[in-house]
Amino acid sequence: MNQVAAVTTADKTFIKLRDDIVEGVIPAASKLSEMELSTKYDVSRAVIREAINRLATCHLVERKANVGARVVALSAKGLVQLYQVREALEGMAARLAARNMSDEEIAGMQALLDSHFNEVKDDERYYQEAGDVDFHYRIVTGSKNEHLISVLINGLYHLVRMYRVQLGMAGPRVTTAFDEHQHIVNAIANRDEELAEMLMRRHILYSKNNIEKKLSND
Amino acid sequence: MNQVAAVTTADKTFIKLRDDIVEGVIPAASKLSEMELSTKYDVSRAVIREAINRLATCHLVERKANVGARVVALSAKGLVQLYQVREALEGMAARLAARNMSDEEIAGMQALLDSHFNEVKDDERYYQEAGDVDFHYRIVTGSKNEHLISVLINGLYHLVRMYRVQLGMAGPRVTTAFDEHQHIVNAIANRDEELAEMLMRRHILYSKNNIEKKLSND
DNA sequence: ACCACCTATATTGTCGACAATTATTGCAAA
DNA sequence: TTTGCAATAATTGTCGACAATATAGGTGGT
Repeated sequence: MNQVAAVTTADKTFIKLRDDIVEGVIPAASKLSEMELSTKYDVSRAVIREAINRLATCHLVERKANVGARVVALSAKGLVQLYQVREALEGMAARLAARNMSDEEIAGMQALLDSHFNEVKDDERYYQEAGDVDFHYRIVTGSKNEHLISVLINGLYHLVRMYRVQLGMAGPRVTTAFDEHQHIVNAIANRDEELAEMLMRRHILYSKNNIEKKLSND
Repeated sequence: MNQVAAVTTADKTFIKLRDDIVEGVIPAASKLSEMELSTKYDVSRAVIREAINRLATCHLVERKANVGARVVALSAKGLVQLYQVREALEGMAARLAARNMSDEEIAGMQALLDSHFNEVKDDERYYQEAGDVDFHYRIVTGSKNEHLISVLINGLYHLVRMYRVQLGMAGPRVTTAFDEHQHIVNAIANRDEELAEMLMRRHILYSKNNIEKKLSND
């Protein structure tokens, strides 16, 4: 997923740490010791500190002065708040995508959906993982709004993925979500900003409700 | 504006730098030399680096690996994109405020508006500066959503203020904005989420149009 | 037994020096 | 004169050591 090449060791360390946190290799709510990580990842404490600071801007860790940093704790409340922000930002992204995406970009997104349509039959799980991410990614970048792109792609999406991975999200919503995606693309193709935003907000709201239901069943 | 006490020197340096950037003491689009700032603010380069990193998370500076950091450039396009995000986030904040604010908090906000109403007559300028900030601040915190609070208060609002200060925003919209604020508070008091969000979005949209008009006149 | 205080330990914050990368200047060739 | 390359200067990235702060453990008093 198009990441700007990580040139500096702090970049690489940041990405390694981020992935390990998202995947749960570093447990949620655990304390991050700078010394310990420094030896474990074999870099100086300075780059660990910088990496931790960047993780904090992703809302993946929380840092307290003179105390240290902890990986965020996953909670139902946190999930709800996360999806509330997603609803607001991605709704606006869909609106702006309907305004700013080129016809070529829209065609490309439709092609993506078509190709996914086939894969859904073979392996439903696939769609939930990569397909959904791809779709939302294109909408957000299609908004052409730097703030939206930055906050969502470099920030919240990693936290979203962390919830998905660690709470084992992979539901029967696959085909339903596919239809919702198609309707959103249609609205964007028709340049219907109002509808695009509304459908995207409902899509995310449904998705949240689905996850909440799963949570209460465990 | 309730800021958590800055304990560490990196905190203080960050805040000094942030204010100097917002006020234009450090010009927009200018390059930030770590060495130079280190001598000028009389701290080590390490704390300057950390401060710059935090400024980057506020979207006040942009950093490139092995090249350095620059203060953001102010542009009409940037302003539009900023207000698009504000519209989305503060609209949601108003919705959640209508859901989550206590009756006492709402009463306090109404009292704030009342007190402002008197000051508006004496010094119209005051309201634009402090009053508007206070109002939006209360709505956002009233949403009780950590992500919204963090992104807006610690992030975008400083950029908003930077635009206001450096482009000399202080318009005849004062009393108009006051009425809009009152209507939003009414919607929140009535627990009308839908209306609260809609009014807040229109309020921000108007505000954006007003600023854009000012820009084109200069 | 419990609480307060003090000491010792461990962790984070800050600093200056060195390494790596980028920008600049000067020179030479077309 | 302009273009390309090379050496040099300047800036950022990384490191290990020291200082400041917070945590843990123990001691003494009530």
